[in-house]
Amino acid sequence: MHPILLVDDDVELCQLLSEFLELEGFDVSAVHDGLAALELLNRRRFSIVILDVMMPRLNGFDTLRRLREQYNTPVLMMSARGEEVDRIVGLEIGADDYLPKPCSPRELIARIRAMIRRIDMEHAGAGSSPTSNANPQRLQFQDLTLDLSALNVRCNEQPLDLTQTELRILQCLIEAFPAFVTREELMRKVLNRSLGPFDRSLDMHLSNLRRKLGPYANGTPRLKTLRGSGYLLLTPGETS
Amino acid sequence: MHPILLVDDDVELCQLLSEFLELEGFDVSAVHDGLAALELLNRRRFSIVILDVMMPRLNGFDTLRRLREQYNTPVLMMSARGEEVDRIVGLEIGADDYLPKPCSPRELIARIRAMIRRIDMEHAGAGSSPTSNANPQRLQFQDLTLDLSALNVRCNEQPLDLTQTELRILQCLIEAFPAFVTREELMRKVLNRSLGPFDRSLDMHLSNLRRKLGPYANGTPRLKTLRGSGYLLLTPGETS
DNA sequence: AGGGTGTGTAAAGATTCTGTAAAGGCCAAC
DNA sequence: GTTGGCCTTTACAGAATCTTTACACACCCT
Repeated sequence: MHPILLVDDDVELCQLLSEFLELEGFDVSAVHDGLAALELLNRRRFSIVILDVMMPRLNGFDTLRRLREQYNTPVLMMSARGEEVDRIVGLEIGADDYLPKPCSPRELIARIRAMIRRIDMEHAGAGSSPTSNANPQRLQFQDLTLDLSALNVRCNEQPLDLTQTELRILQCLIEAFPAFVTREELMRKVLNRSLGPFDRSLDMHLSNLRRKLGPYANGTPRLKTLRGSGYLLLTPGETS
Repeated sequence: MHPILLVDDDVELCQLLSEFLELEGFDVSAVHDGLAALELLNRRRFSIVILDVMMPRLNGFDTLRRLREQYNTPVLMMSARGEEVDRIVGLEIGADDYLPKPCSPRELIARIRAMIRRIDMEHAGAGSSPTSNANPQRLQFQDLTLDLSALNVRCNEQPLDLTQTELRILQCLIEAFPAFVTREELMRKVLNRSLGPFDRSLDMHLSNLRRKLGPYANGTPRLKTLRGSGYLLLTPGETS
């Protein structure tokens, strides 16, 4: 379930909130000052951080600033000082939401859920893991199965002998489907550099990939080139 | 800059907010009821939607529900009815934030910025796909469906083989509807240059686009030229 | 009606982008 | 050192797209 980091110096309140959040199915860790929060973030990933403003050692704003230098975990700030300026400052320096302190637990839950839903949306299907990109070991697309841990690909159980580069290109295309992928993007993600003016390397890899994959059983080509834009996988039904 | 859709039946308030948001560098479109909002979303992409709850024709909650069936655009709800239950319901059915109505414009801006920042983060960061299946970039106009993430256009499910230039022209026209678009504007947005004295390139692209689209089923032409002014999409009912 | 201007479009030309073969280079394994 | 696999570069060809040219027509004004 979603791990939540609760940061508030009020131990009693933490206790209360933790219980409540756990009832709602979250996995709550609580710490009571900013430094402890940063330290814990170093070691674990959280789906969301709930951050009080007034705390000893390192206050909420400074904690948030340091946190944002390194992570983009969603942060919900909470404070008894619910003044407008505080809210604005909090939001400006990187909070995703800001609630005045005596707040309804139900509303808190609703806002947490909304934030998590947003993250999941953006990761579209990448599963419900904390912000980081959790790669599945297996990818499938039509009759292709690619096993990322073993670096091999099969097409209808027939093993295909792809190089690592070709495999990664294929992976990018599959992950993007049904959207297209830019050449520039492929260069960055696969070859790890930018596309120079006379660099035909990518074309070669694509050419080789196409040859090794071959067309679908019904003759449809596997991938379509969008001249000037990029490449796109096709499904066997498409007219090409 | 970021396009924002403002949905509120209070025309005066819309006016005020629009000006304010535009000062902050946003590109604001305002409509005054839910159905109009859904209709406009069909034709244009927005970075964020600001949605009032109490509206004629279709209230904010229902609008949000219908919106969420199709899009995952961030939504900030706003309501004079700032009761806790309302906030919770709004957040539950898909709002990303919820503000009570007499709200500080500065806070509104801060929250909008926070939401946009979140989206940008997710897009730039570990996200494995640029605008993938999570967010089907679809525009619709009559029987035309144009899918920006796969760069294809369908007319009654029939795929049309358009050039990117042609597609972008079409996109401009759809987004502008029911207003017309200047030649100069098309040149800038599509061909990325200014219209020279002997440049007939745009005419050719328009000609090709017209030919590929063909007329409506009932014979009405798809687009009308306003001599000396520009071009305009037609609906099948219009006399042309 | 007639000239001027703006627009539609066919055809030809120019340009840019892409596919692929072949050759060269790099590196790790043997 | 040699071999083999893989990545990159070179070179060329072909294709898709964009632009220009040319001419016809429609519209507006006088």
